[in-house]
Amino acid sequence: MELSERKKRILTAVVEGYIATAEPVGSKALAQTIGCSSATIRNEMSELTAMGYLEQPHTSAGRVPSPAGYRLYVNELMEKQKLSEAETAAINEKLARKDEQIEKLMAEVGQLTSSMTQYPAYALTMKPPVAVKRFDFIYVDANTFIVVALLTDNTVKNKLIHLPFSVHQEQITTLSSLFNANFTGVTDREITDSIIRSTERAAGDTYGLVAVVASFTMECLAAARTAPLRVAGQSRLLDQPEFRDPDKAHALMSFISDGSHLMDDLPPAGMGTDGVRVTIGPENMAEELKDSSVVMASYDAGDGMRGYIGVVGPTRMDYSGVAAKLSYIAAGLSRMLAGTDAPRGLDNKLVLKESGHYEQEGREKE
Amino acid sequence: MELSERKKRILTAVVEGYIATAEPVGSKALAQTIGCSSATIRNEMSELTAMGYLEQPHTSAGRVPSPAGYRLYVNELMEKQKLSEAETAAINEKLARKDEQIEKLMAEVGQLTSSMTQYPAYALTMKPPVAVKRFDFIYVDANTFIVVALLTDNTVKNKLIHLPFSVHQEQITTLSSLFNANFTGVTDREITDSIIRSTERAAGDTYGLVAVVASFTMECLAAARTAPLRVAGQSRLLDQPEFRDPDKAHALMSFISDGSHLMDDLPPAGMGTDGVRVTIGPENMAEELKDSSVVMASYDAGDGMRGYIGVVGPTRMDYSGVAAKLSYIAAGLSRMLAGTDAPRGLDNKLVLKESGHYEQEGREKE
DNA sequence: GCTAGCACTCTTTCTATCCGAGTGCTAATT
DNA sequence: AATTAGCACTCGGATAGAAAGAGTGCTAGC
Repeated sequence: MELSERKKRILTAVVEGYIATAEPVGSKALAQTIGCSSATIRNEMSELTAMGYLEQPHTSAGRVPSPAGYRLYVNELMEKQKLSEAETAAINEKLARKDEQIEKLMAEVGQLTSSMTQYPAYALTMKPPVAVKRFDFIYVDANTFIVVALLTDNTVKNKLIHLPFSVHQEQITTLSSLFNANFTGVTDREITDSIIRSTERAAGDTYGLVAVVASFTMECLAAARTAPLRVAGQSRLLDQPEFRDPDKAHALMSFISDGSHLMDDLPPAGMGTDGVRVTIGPENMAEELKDSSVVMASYDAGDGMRGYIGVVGPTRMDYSGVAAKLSYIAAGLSRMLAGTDAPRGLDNKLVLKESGHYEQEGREKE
Repeated sequence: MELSERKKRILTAVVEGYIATAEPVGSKALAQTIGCSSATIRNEMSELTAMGYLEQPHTSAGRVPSPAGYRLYVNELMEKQKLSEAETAAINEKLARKDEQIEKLMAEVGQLTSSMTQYPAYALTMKPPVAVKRFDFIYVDANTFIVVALLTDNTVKNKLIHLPFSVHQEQITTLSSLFNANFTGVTDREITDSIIRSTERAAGDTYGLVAVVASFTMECLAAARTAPLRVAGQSRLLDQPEFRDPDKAHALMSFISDGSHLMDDLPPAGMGTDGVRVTIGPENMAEELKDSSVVMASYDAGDGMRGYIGVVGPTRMDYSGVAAKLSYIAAGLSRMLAGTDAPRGLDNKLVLKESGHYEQEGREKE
C-alpha cells in the first residue's frame, strides 16, 4: 500500500531529524516543516507507527524510525545528496595518486573512505582466479635460484629458493621449461597431484624440487585471488552516541576488526541502485550487526575484478551522505582501475553519472 | 633513601591490589597481608604518600600508586612472573610456524601479543639498510620486461615494466649489466642523481628507462628498511575500566591506530633489564600517552635487524605478567629469526635465559 | 613503635520529587 | 472528512537531599 504524500514527508523528516540529532523526534518539532499542526502530525505518526515504519522508545517520547522505516527511506524517500566541492576535491586529490603504486592506494582506500564518512570503513578487492603466464628461473648460485612467475593479471611473484644440495644451471633450465609447459594457464585448483608427479618424473627430480616450486605456485595463485581486507577508522565508532556504551562499542569493534566476518556478508546480494547497497540493522546476517547498518559500494577494478568499499555504523546513519560519498569514491576507483587497464568505453564523466548520479557540479555550501 | 622492608611490602601490595581491582586500596584491606594493624599501615601509607610513591584520589579514598610508585615497583619490587604451562604452550604453538612464511608470522605477532596480554599490542621490525645483490632482467615481450632484484637480506623484489615503445632483448641485457655494475652494493641513500645520469649516458638511454628502474630500486631499498608496524587488538582497550569513558578511549585509540606515533617513541632509550622496557604514564613523550603505560620488548631478528613488540595500556597495568609474556615471545622470536638465519652461538635455552629469566619450566597453575 | 578508637571527610548510592516533552483522545472548526 | 485546539495523562530524566560506607588522620593508650 502506497503512503500518502504527507506521510512520506513526515517519515522523511523523522528519519532525517533522528539521523541529525540522535534524539527521538516529536510532533511539535515537525509542525513547522510539514506545515500543519502537531495534532495532525500525531495522527499521522501514530498510523506510521501502526504500519511499522516508526517506533516509540516508550510512551511519550518522540518517534524513532524502525528498520522498515529506514528501508523505505533509503529505497524511495532519500534525496540523492550532492557532494560539496570541498568533498569532491578532497576525494579527487587522494585518488589522483593514480600514477603512484596502486597497491598503496588500495591500502589507503579504507582510510579515505573512513575519513570522508566519519564511520569505520573497510575496503577489499575481489579478484577472479589467475594463472601463471610464464615462469622464469634465475640461477643465483649452486644452491640458490629464484623463481619468478608472471601472472595473468600482470603481477609478478617471486621466491628465493635455497637448497641443501647443489644444482646445475641446466637442471634449472629444464625445470623452467617443464614448468612453463605444465603449470602455465592453470588456476590453483587445476593443479593436481598427478600434474606434479608427472612433472617430477619428467624432470627426474628426486629431491622434491618440483614440489617446492609447485607449492610456491599454488600459494601465489591462491594469494592473488584472496581478498586482502582492510579496516580503517574503527575508533570513529566511538563518536556515535549509540556506542557510548563501551560494551556495545567493544562488541562491534572486535567484530569489525576481524575482517573475515565482514566478508561473509558482503557479496551475496547484487548491488542496488547506483551500485550502493544498504543493509539495515536486522537485515544483516551477523548477529553482531543487528543493531548496525552497513553501506557498501562496489567498483570495477578492471579485468573482471570487483572491489568493495563500505562503512559500518549505527542504524541511525547518514545514509544519504554516506551513499553519495561511497558512490563517488567507487566511481573514481572504477575509472582509475578499469579505465587504465581495460577501458570500458566510458569516459570519466559517464562513469560518474552512471554509477551514482552524484555529479560533482553544483555548488551548494550548507 | 632506601625504603624500609615493610614500606616496600606495603607499596607492592598497593600496586598489585590496584592492578588487580582498579580500586584504590585501603589500609584495612592490607592489614592481613602485611601482618600489622590498619593504623600502622595508615601511618606508613601516609609517609609513602609524602615521598611521592602513592596518591590519594581524594581524602578518604584508598591509595593509588603514583607514576613514581609504579616505577619503583617495576624496577625493584616486582616479582618476575613465570608463565604457566598453558601460556608457554600457547605461545610456542603460535611460534612453531617457523617453517611457514616468516612474513605471515610477523604479521601475526601483534595478534599473538595482544591476545596473550589482553592489551592492544603492536609489533614492528626494524631492518638495517640493505642493498641489491644482483639484478636480473627478464624480457617478456617487445614492450614488457621484469626487473628482479635480489637484496642483501635475501628477499627478492620485482616489478613488471610496461613500455610505450619497444625494446630489443639486447637493450635489456645491456641495462642488466649496467645496473649490476652501478646499482649493486649501494643503499638507497647512496644512489645519487649522478650515478643515474652516468648510467643513462652509458646506456644511451633517451627514454628514461634507467630512471624508471632506478626509482624502482630505491623504492625497494627504502621499503625493505622501513618498518611495517602492525597494531592489533585495539578494542581490548575498552576492557579496561579506565577507558570506559568513551572520550578517553577514543583519544588513545586513534593515537594508537596510527602506528607512526608509536614508532617515534620507541627506539630512543636502550632496553632495560631483560630486554623489556617499561614506560610509565608521564614518562612517555607523547601527550596522548601521559596516562598510559607502554611495555616493550625487543628481539633479534638476525642480521643486525632489531624487532620490537609492545603493548599499550593504562598505568595500572599488569607489568609483571606483561613483561613476562613479552619477554618470552621476544625470546622465541629471537631464537627463530636469529637462530635460523644467523646463529648467534646461543642455543634456545640460553637465549631464553639470557633475555628474560622467564624459563618455561616450573608448573605453577594459578 | 604499634594499636585501638573516634571524629571527620568525601564519594557513592538511593529515594523521592519535580519537571517537561510528548502522546492520545475528544470536541470544536473548517 | 480532514484538521486543529485543548487537555489529561504518562513516563523518563534531572535534581536534591539523605543515608550509607569506606577510609583517613589524629589522639591516647598499650
